[in-house]
Amino acid sequence: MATPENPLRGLDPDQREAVLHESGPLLLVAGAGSGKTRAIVSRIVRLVRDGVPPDRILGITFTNRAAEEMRERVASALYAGSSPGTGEGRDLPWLGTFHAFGARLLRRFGGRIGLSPGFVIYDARDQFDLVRQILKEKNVDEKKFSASRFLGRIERTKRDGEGSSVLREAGGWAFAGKAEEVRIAYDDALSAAGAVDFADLIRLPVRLFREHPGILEAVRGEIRHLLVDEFQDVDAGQAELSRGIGLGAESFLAVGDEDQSIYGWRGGSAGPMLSFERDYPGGRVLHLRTNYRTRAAILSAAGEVIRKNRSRREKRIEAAREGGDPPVVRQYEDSDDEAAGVAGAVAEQIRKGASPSSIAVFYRVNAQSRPVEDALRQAGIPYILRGALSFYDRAAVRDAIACLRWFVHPDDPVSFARLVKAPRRGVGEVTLARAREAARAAGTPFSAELVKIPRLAGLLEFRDRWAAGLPARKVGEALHAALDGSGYLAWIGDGDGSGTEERSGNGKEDSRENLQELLRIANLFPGSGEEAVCAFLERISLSPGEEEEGGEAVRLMTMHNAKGLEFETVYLAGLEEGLLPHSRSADSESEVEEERRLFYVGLTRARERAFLSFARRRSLFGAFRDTVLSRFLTEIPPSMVRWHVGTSRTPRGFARSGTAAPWRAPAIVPAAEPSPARPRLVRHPMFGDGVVEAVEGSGDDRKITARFPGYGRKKILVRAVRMEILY
DNA sequence: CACACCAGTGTTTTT
DNA sequence: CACTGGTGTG
Ligand SMILES: Nc1ncnc2c1ncn2[C@@H]1O[C@H](COP(=O)(O)OP(=O)(O)OP(=O)(O)O)[C@@H](O)[C@H]1O
Repeated sequence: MATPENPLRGLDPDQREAVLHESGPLLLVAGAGSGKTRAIVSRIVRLVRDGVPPDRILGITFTNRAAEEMRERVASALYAGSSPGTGEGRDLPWLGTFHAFGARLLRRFGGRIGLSPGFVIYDARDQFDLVRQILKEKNVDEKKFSASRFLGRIERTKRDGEGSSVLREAGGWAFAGKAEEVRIAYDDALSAAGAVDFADLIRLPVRLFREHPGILEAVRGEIRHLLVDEFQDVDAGQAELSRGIGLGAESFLAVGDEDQSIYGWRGGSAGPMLSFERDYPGGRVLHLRTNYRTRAAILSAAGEVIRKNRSRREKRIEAAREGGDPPVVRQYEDSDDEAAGVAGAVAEQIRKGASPSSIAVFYRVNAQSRPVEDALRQAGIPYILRGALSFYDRAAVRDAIACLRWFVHPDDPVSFARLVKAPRRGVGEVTLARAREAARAAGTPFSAELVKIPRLAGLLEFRDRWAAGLPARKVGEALHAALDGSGYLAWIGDGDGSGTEERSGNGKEDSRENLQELLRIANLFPGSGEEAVCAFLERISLSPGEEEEGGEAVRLMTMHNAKGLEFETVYLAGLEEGLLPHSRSADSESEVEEERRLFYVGLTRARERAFLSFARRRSLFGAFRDTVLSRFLTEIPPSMVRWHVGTSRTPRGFARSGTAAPWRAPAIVPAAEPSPARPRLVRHPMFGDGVVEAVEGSGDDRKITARFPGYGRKKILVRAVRMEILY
């Protein structure tokens, strides 16, 4: 193992070309599982081997986790054999997301646009709190226009520039006018607080490059080789950053697959891939044509579905791994039944020797994880959730972070607003609002106003002492001291079990545990002083909850989260109209196409087996509704899929027994298009063609809920209107 | 200003 | 159904 691996090993000729590519821009276009990411890793290794100093290389990934994985792969290829475990100080290229890279640029150069290097990064919750605060100050009725609606618009505007939102928003002038006002107040509040949001992490570096050519030159001087993964989902700003750096670099490799562009709702677009040769004069485009991951039987089914997208260039891809079992479709009674069925099938795979971590369950929305979690837990199968519902969203953890954040950054009113509420210290909304207003009016920092509030004297004094002692403190110590001095630890009960055991009980108990966990994480964080604390806070804002490795556990995640991963066996649950495609993404053809890509991404994560399922009834807001199976299921040619929809009821006893009780394979129904028991597509005399989302009642009382492009969702009493059933 | 309770409310997807 | 924010009272 002491001999470093040849970076060209395990690559096909096309990949090799990308890896050996000498100079200039190169776009690698290829379907799922064709080894694009491997090509990036190998290229980085090759560059370093050829003597390029690692810090001249910048690699952009879509998630922090992907960056971490890439870092490991590069490190092990480069330094395998040479004293393992000490990888820390190793020379490795900088790998991370556009946002993390943007943050890094802003820490260095932000001063040029008036940003202090210690800026805070607001996450979704902070943004939300801030917008609500502004709405309150401006007397905007949230019932009429919700904070999230404002926030959505603010983000779009910040991302795509002004004008873009106006066109897309159907809210009328009243909203448009207010929205602009709120947006400006929001941005003012951010800069007053010395804070940035996620959009800023892209937008401000773009501005830096545009307005300060010297900075762009400096960055170009450093980054000689740029590599960007998942290029099909970059937003306009990210494309501009790529271009700014890429054009000045010795080489630029972008890789992507248009069919996996699934973040359009966030501004992501495959546009920059399509216009690559125009944007990068002298740029070349290279294709990979072999899928090394997915069995032919699954890949061809996925391929047939994705072909239904009209706005798409056909590309050829061949499965290196022939044969295999076609995807299996299973029908269940309801979501619990489905979850139990999935758990049963998972148990069966494990019993046959599969490793739990080689199995994944994908769904469209996070809420779907719940029944699946319950069923897995009952069956005694270990699992971990990947993505959302993070540890860092827990109230106590947010409190603690807000506390630490305010301690290093006393001008941040959003953090302070949390801190001042826990524990209560006789200062409320009114006093705070007054202080914010005074600061704004006088143009003074927020903290200067806090000094004037008598009740805060103790807290402020403590903070000064804390700040004085900070340079010598490690992150964990600094956090602990802040929590202690702010009274938070005492308020929550410091968990020594001594004295005051609250009877309100488990809420505080949980909080204490979460706090312990946070302290543990903070203690592991390297470095000391303000810089380390800021780095810690930044890490938490940019990649919350990515430390859990998971070990031997089944992976549960949304299809969005599944991007870039691979598993032996995948389960796609909840394949129903309204869920996939999601009812809120079914208005336009382009939205439906993105949903179709999501399905494609999910299916192409599988190496060996894919199980697709839907429930006939699903509860929404507590009430059960009948469902209609996803159109994407019926788009798979019948010969390429196995419909097991007959007796797929889970033996009820299974879950309770907790062991791998007999799981009867459902009867195999000959491959055939299921005749829809209920209508899927209807034509209404007024609303036109609509996709049926649910059917209730029967006979004369039958009501159909359908979504009509341009009209939205309508519930129609069948007997009341002459409606044609198209399918 | 703090706390308790109740009603209304809402579900995409995430850096 | 589960949550959270608003409301009313001490
Ligand atoms: N030349 C090759 N020969 C054999 N296996 C390969 C080769 N290149 C890549 N692989 C394997 O194929 C699988 C897919 O590779 P990789 O993840 O790099 O593909 P990708 O194009 O990035 O996929 P996706 O776009 O679907 O995320 C991995 O298991 C990888 O190890």
